[in-house]
Amino acid sequence: MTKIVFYGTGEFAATVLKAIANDASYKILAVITSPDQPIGRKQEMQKSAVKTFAETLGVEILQPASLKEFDAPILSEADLGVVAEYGFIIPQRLLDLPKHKTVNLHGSILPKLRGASPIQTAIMNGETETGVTLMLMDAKMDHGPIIAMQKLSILPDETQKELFTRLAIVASELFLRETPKYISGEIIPVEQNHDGATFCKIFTRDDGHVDFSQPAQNIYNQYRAMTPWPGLWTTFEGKRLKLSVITPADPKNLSEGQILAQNGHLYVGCGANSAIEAIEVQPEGKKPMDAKSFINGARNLTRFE
RNA sequence: CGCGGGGUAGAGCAGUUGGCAGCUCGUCAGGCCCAUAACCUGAAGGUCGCCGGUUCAAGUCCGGCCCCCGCAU
Repeated sequence: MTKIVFYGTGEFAATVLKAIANDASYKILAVITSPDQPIGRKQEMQKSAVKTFAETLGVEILQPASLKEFDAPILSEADLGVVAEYGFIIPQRLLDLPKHKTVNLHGSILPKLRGASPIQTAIMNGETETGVTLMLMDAKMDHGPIIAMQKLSILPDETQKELFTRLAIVASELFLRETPKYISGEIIPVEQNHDGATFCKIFTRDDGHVDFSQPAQNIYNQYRAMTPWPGLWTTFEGKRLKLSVITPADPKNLSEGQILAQNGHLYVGCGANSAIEAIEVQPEGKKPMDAKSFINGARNLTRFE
């Protein structure tokens, strides 16, 4: 029986936590997750996906706003700390408390794509392969020695949400398969090749803004990486317009950003004489609508900015 | 009271200084055509989100309420 303290926040982390909790050879002592956040127009407090699941386990849930002064005696009782998509930097002194230290499940093939958005960035960069790395944590971000990794192909039309879901399952399997070997000493973590490291940043709303001078495939990659959040958007007649569903299209000989409405289809010109088709859009203040409806209601369809 | 957009026919929209409620599409019927998502003709379909007020007259002006959405995370 391996006693675990789990750090995590989102759906990816919740999936991993669920897999560990359902395995009889592990016992969850406590779950550390980010504090509830006010969200939405009404500023309702929302708890993390991890907290929602942890509540069903009946284990201790800790939600420190900062880890600088944080101290959890229960960490010293644990055999292993497990981190997945937690969102905070964890001080070395906490990482070292569990008997076998603390491991991290990271959504890339390290040392590539260290940082906060490995899964989205892999899609954005047009990669065809990514994976999950199980590693021992150290003081630097995604820098510690590697225990194991598993690769996974990225499908051509896959969005962030779909890839997240598949990688979470891979991460769960990887953890359950390899962790016992690490604890038993069968696997000795191997230092990363730090010279090969690449990094990724946190995405913001602005990262969903389309640049129509880019070729269609780049825009499609951006769309897949940003869906469902922060979403791909442009501006039309001075207002924000979300491109909620798009697909690459045959070239239509359009200038960059120029709109073509043809037989109920909505095409937009991109860089290098390429084009995308917008299948569903959402004007600011409106519900999402199909391209045909948008065309019917628009008075002066010219171009997207 | 965080900021902002909006609720008008099945869908998306317009409606100017209050004066018979319109457009594009869809639906139905008929026509044209080898044929069609194309074209022509015609038809059905709206208590203009809800309640109250002003007015001879309110989608439009005033007050209140409900609902949807964008930003901010």
